Amino acid sequence: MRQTAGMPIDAPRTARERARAEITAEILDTARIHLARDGAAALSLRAVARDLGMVSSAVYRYVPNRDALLTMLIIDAYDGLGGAVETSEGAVARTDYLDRFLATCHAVRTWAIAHPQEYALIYGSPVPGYAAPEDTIGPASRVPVVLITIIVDLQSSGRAPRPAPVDAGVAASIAPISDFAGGQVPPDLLLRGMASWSGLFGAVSFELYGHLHNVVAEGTAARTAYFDHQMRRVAEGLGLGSGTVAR
Amino acid sequence: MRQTAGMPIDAPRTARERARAEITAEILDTARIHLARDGAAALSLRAVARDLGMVSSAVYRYVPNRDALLTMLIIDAYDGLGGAVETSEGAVARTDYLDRFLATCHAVRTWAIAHPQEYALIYGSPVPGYAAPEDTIGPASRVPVVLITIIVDLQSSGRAPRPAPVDAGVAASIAPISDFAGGQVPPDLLLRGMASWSGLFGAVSFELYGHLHNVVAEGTAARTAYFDHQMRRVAEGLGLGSGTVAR
DNA sequence: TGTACATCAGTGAACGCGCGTTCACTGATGTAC
DNA sequence: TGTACATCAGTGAACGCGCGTTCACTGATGTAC
Repeated sequence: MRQTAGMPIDAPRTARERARAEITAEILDTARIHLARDGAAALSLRAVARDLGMVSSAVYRYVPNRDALLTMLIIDAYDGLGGAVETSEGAVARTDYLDRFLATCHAVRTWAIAHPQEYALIYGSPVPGYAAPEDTIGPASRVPVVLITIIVDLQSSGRAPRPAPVDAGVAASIAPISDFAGGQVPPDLLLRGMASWSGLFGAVSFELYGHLHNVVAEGTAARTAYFDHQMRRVAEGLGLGSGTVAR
Repeated sequence: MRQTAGMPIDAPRTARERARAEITAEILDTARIHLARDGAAALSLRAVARDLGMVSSAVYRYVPNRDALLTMLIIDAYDGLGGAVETSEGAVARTDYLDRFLATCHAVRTWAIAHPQEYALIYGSPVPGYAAPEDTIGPASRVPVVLITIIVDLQSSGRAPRPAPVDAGVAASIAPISDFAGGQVPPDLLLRGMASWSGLFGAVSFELYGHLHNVVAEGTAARTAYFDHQMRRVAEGLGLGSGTVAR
């Protein structure tokens, strides 16, 4: 988007191209700050322009419209979360499947707490009047890919529990993700992975959106202990547990 | 709010009072329609007034401001969901704990699919610039109360699995809900209940917000089969399962 | 039962705000010969 | 290397929109004597 079509991937050379890249980056940075402060619904091209000392119409040289800016921020958020998760999970020894899963969970939660509005942008209720384009699919799948990879690795290690048989209708319902996994992973494992996926995001969303108010004590320590416990329970359901959940 | 302070609870008697009650209801109904169509962020007092053939300032006779209208709609949504869940769950024989749980899950999902914007209003990302008052706490707890009651009933039936011991820090983290339950329910069971709660809403939110796109096949049959399977798995973790999850 | 006064519903104009987007224009930067 | 032309960044005004909320006012309904 910030490269002229047909250009090779190398850095911009002329002063104009350098300036264009820099200002585009500044617009994105400022938009990110506004998003973090006021949320996606309140994101305004005029306010971004104002902050950059530009006249509002000038940003149209860099961004076609508000929706495109939102799309950039969404991709940005998916990539930010995806990168954080991949780094955390990647630092764990490949055969410690439970720890890889827990690292993934905690990385998601930590990132979400640090970037609540960006989290809401990608995992909250859809922004009214905005339709996500296909460009977001790749970045959006980074976290699920990590989760599925843990399952697949566990399976190929031979240490996975025998996959349970699954009702044909249920197996058929997950055909899309089955195909994505190359048909190699038994449906039971995929279903476990997806259960962990929605359990993880359910827990994070509940905490972030205030539904633990009057339920779990406030404060980092209590909230982290609670979350860790619940994710260990989810791991049990994955066949990743090391005996009992309580520790 | 629609009763003069100090009035007894009986129905309005004078023509004025009857008219006031009716018009307040009409405003709420129209607001509900707008909410369902355009979402909470776009809810506008002017638009509601327009639809009712009133001048915009006239609604201020009935509703103090936009936030108050949102609060009414939030309470309304919690009550709508709570009522639907209580009805479904209440129709199941008291000792069929698994079926009571599954009825709860399916009732939540069915209601959410029928009322996506209302669901988003209460379980999606918070409406920007709106702070929920304390009035919503009661209606908001109807669903969790149903879930916890199933757990408590199961426990007192003697058919519950032996509650596992729970780390002291984790037990302390759920002090608020423990106190709410009168300290009678072992922490392990409360934690299981809450895991089911966030697992349930995680699954519904994922489906509603489009995160099953390219993952689970489109269509009611596939989606329902998938959801049912995953909720049975969650029930397993609750100690509610009847052996194996696959069916 | 009839009249005088108080209460309330609804009007219409206004204030002040912010938004996305377009368009004709100026002046600076880059390019081709 | 120097000049003529093309490209692009940024300006400023404007269009058209919608919003929440306030306020002085009219006219209808209810209440007290």
